[in-house]
Amino acid sequence: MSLPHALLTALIERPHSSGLELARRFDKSIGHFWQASHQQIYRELGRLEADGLIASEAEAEARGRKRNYHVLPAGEQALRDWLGEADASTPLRDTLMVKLRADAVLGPERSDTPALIAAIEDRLTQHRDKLAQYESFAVRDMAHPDPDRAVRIRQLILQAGLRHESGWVETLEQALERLKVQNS
Amino acid sequence: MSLPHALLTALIERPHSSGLELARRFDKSIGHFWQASHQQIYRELGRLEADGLIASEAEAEARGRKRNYHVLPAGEQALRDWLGEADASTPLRDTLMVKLRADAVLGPERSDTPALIAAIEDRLTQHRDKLAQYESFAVRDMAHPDPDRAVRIRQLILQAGLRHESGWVETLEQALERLKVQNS
DNA sequence: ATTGTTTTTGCAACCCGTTGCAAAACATCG
DNA sequence: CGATGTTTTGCAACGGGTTGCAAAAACAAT
Repeated sequence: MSLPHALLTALIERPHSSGLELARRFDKSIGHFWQASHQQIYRELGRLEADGLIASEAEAEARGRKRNYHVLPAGEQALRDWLGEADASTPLRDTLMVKLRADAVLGPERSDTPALIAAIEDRLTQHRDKLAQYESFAVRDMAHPDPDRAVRIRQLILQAGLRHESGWVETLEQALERLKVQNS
Repeated sequence: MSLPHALLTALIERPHSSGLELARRFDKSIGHFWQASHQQIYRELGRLEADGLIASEAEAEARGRKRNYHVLPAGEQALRDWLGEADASTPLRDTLMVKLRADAVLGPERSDTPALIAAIEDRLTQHRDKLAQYESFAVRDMAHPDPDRAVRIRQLILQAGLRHESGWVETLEQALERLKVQNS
């Protein structure tokens, strides 16, 4: 349940953003570790406003029905309170692990291993792409001469992403290796 | 959407299991990478039976209204078909990353960093515990003399879990390190 | 015998994420 | 001007995951 807090964060970072602007920025920054569709974002902005955590004004001289939002003091307070709440660790939850287990249980004869290998290779390229993307971010971000606190935190988040993706690449490469040995 | 397939897998591995038995086994094996509550499991067993992928018989001489399920040929086929389907990579999705970003955006004065540090330390112990648990599994599992295909796959899954948890431990330790340096 | 406890199953409601679609306001171009 | 497209907002419906609660059936206790 972090979408509201992610939105508050994005709105403090750049006040007077509209729903669509937030959706676009989600895709490029926060979205790397917390995804949200524009429908979700509109719904949540409505709730945050109803709860008195943000406020908005309609912008004239704009297309559609553009509304610009900003965070109220109560919203900032809510965000600060939330920082201290403990949350349960995200458990590993991945369909590929289920597939591997299914393959093991079905056994080499009854399972369709070539198809599984194709599925794994597909996932592998996805993670390699993401990894390459993060690495290109890293070239920009890590070369900071005298990073302040905010920059150091961004670097930290990026490294978490790098570790995550390279971990998957490693796991999947190992899986392919082992599945292709077809004895017993 | 892997719960039905996880259940098929568990039922092929050990046929004539009841809903509760499956729920208990989920907690101990498949649950490490695909969690499900007993309510979910009962609901899904009902659907699988309605779809003709599994069948069940009521067991007399048992408490409650125990039913034992087994997989039908159509169920095994559905599982095999599913193995080849490509699935999208699980994107990183974690509240702590959101919190770190929120802290960075609020800045060292406005944010409540000590509370955040406490939250991170809490998470850190969770991941350390999980890691220790996996390591104890590894002692049993990796010491296999001549592992067959099924065992090799189990080892693979376990290593993925180990990588996942130790990755988080590393990330969180680094986060604490950086957050405790309070310049600028 | 009745009262409670345990096992097993399951319903109902809610929240979040997803998908499909549409309305409002403006822009553009023939 | 009218038709068509674009931007921005948003609704409706569905499905999975979560929580709370309860019914059915056997067993235990006093």
